[in-house]
Amino acid sequence: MDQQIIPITANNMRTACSQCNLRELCLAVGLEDDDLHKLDSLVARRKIKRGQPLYRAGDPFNALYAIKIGFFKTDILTEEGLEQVTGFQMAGEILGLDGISNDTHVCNATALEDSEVCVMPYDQLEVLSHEIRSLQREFHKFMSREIVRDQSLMILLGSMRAEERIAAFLINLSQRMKLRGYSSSEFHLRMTREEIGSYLGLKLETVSRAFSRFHDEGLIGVQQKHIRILDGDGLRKLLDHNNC
Amino acid sequence: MDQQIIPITANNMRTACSQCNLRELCLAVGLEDDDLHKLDSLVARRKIKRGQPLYRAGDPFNALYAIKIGFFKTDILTEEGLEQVTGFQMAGEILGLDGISNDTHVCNATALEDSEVCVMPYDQLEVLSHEIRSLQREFHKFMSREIVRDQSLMILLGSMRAEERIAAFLINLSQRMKLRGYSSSEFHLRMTREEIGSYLGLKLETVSRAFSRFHDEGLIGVQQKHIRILDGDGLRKLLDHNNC
DNA sequence: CTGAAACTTTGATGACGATCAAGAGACTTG
DNA sequence: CAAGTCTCTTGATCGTCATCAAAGTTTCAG
Repeated sequence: MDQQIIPITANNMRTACSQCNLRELCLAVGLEDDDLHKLDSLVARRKIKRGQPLYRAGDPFNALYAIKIGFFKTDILTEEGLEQVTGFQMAGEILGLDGISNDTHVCNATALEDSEVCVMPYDQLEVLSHEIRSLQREFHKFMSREIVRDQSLMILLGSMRAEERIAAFLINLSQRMKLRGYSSSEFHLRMTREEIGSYLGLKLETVSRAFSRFHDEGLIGVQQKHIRILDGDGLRKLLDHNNC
Repeated sequence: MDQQIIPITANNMRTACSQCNLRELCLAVGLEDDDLHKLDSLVARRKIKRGQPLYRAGDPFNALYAIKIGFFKTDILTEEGLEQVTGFQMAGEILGLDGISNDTHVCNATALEDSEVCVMPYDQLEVLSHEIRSLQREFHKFMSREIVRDQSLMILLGSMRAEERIAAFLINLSQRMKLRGYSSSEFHLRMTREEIGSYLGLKLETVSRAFSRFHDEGLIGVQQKHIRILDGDGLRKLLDHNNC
């Protein structure tokens, strides 16, 4: 575990916030150069192999994590032993916000591909955001955004039907890929059908069937985990139209 | 609108944070006397009549609200015109956190009974939380707690069946009443069956049927909106047991 | 290269909750 | 207090998605 942690030194400055190509997505948004360097000084890097946990439910909380490279899922094990996925996170997104409330992580965060995160010790982050007003601002916005995100998911789970949920899921993924400079029309799913289903409150068979259906209708191309969006508007129509 | 706003003066100091019986539930948790007075100085009060909005989706965001007296719901109108309730809030809870992300409220907050809130202008709160470390801490914890709360709701919506959801809802309400010094076994629902259903991802008929069923089984007493919890353990068993 | 394990697809059946419908209480509001 | 509206309850039917099952595909270890 120790050797996974790479402090940022003159040698790997490239990977520091001030040089990071994700800084416009991450907590570093809008920071001045001076302040960026201060943020650099508290960030360490850590690699996580596919399938490995970044943290687990019950672990003491002491840092937030910004995803530098890779893809994660967060999930919770219910008392009955069922896994429920609460989110999928990609580069630039922040993991661990749920831990602040109780100084303990409430969910598991697991890498779905070989990944790398920026470790931001929370006590230091608090000190720094106390010092840098715009960091404090941005931090609050990140937490608020997480709340808003969770609420959209609540709406999805509370009022959409299976195919609507899956269309919404694909559109959301596609948008986030685009925001990161990847193709929005063609990408690899990093998660299984079962994980998608768990996230959307559906069974894996239902996810599979919806994919097949969308495929037959020419909306998407599916080859295992490789997805092509062939008719984005068609997918979007599924959301508006069905409930009228 | 103006006459609803009551600045805190020497005359109504009773209602200031430093004198508030809810301060252990609210943002004021753990503040020293000095700091409490600083918080007092930025708080104004506002009364909201039953059925009236505290704010609406789309309104510019400029303050957070701590509920002093009363009961609220938050909801979102989906594009198709469907209302989805995202939460019910009672005394000591904070409203408006979703607005920070975009300087705009994303949901409506509506009083379900005649209510009174403490208005905390956000820019001033940011300044003050910059000054008072423990206020910053507490503020972050409140946001994180909101995230955790939303995640439990996601689990409820994603993996529980109708009767489990409703049992969980009643237990949750009961606990929150208790925390505020009210009876945990007997209370009035301030919301309609339809609002409960919307919150839980169910139709009003399903809520009604579940109440009747719980009633028949001796778990609860129901007379319209008046609820008595007769067998809390029985209700809790519904949660664990059904999924084994 | 081979076998096992994990993941995916597809079909058949069934259960849960939605929907439709009607009637009975409850609260406004004049 | 009466008329009207909202809210709740209960019954009957239907549709969506879960469940059960089996076969196909991909991945990975040895």
